[in-house]
Amino acid sequence: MTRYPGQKRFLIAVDCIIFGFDGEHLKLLLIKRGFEPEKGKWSLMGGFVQSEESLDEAANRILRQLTGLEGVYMEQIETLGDPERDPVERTLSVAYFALIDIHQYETHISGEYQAEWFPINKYPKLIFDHSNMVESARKRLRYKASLHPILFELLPEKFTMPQLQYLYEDVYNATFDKRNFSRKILSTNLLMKQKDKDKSASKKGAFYYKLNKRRYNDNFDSFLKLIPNPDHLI
Amino acid sequence: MTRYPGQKRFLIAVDCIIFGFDGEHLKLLLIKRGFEPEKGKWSLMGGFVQSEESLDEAANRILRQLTGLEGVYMEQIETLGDPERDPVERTLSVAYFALIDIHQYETHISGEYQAEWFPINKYPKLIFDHSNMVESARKRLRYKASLHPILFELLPEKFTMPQLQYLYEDVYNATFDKRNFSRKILSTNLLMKQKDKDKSASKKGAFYYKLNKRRYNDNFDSFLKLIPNPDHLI
DNA sequence: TTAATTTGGTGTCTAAATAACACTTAATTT
DNA sequence: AAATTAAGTGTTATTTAGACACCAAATTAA
Repeated sequence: MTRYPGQKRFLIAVDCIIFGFDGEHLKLLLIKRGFEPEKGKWSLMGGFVQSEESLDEAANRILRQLTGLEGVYMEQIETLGDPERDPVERTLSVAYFALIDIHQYETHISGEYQAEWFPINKYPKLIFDHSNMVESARKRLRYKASLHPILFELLPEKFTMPQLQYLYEDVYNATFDKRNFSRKILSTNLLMKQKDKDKSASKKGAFYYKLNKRRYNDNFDSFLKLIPNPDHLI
Repeated sequence: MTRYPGQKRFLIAVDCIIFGFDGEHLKLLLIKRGFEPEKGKWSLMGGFVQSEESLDEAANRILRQLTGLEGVYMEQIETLGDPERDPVERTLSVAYFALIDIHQYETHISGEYQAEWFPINKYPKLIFDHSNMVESARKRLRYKASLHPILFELLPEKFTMPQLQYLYEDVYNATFDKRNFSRKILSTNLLMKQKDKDKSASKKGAFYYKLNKRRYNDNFDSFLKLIPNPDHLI
């Protein structure tokens, strides 16, 4: 194999910003780093890219290691490559975000990484530049969710309108009028109202909805303008 | 220096998608690759990341090598890392796009790279996955320009309303009503009408406008909704 | 010098989307 | 039976978008 002479080669990591939603709040899954440096500190789940895998494959592998989940919605965000970002050796890191159904995760908890969910507005100090990655991921999530129905990836098969609204409110750190909100969501025709109710959160109970998967897939890219005036988007 | 043992290290390239606008059409700056493999084929301008430079620094260096320009608007798009993307040796490439004022470039032409401008809708076959990068860059440009006044980065200090409209039309591959277009652009208050006209493109001549730089910087992130219904955005 | 040609520039009206706003209903608890 | 709690629903005003056509300025041709 010919090579390009005289060029430096670098370690490549993939780090995953894993989002979940517990029915009330947007959460972030963090682990305690298992090796030096910064062993025992809070960190994103990550790992090194292997010789024969693509970046997407690495991201999926790393997510699977922690959560056991496959087929999860993931998206590459950015690559950070400051020469000083890892004190041990220069390492570039490709950040991915993942949107998982937190309930599916809970059946797969692996103690190995001492993982914990943190509220997105109150997570601990992270190693290296991982906090920057989290903030980039939040920004990207807002961007994307204002135009595409991406947040349904965080929900279980059946969910209620109040839950959906809590989710949007937490993502945008804003409050919405529930009449306007449900009208807008329903106007997308992506939801199918169920006959049964979730009675765990209130006396009256809230009707369940299911996502119409076909319409969801067909319309994913069609610019739904779910958030009308997102001043939030920076 | 401690090291992470047993991990593979990779070559990292930065490739630049360089956009320009000649007053009529959106253009792409390509070079003829100067070394094997694929020597002499059309390619994006790129280079390897050096030991002590960040990715942004590498991107700026590479752009400067070709154009002589500094302080140009650049944005990281994505990192491609398929194991087979470079046949010689596994190389990851971080793609950046750059928006330059084509007129400033023209004073800096360096024959070394045999660079040429191509219309964005008619550029030659490119090496490796460079065509994918170009298409990602176009998509990102549309996304960004529908929400932020980013396209002014492509224009000279003085420009006319028809030129600006040609630019938007070429980016979105669409046509707009000129009455609605100028009303919308002017409503942003980003432009200052000049007293003189550009008479090169018509008998009547079109008034020049200048960008109000202060307002531009202040409002860059404030979601201007410049393109109301961008079905185009995928 | 007059007429024709070309491109620039402007205003109104209709339709659609957004935003503000308050009461009733269902079910449980007291 | 009354009180409590959260869910669910409709109307109106305002704003924004979209469709649409004529006049003006300057050069070129007759």
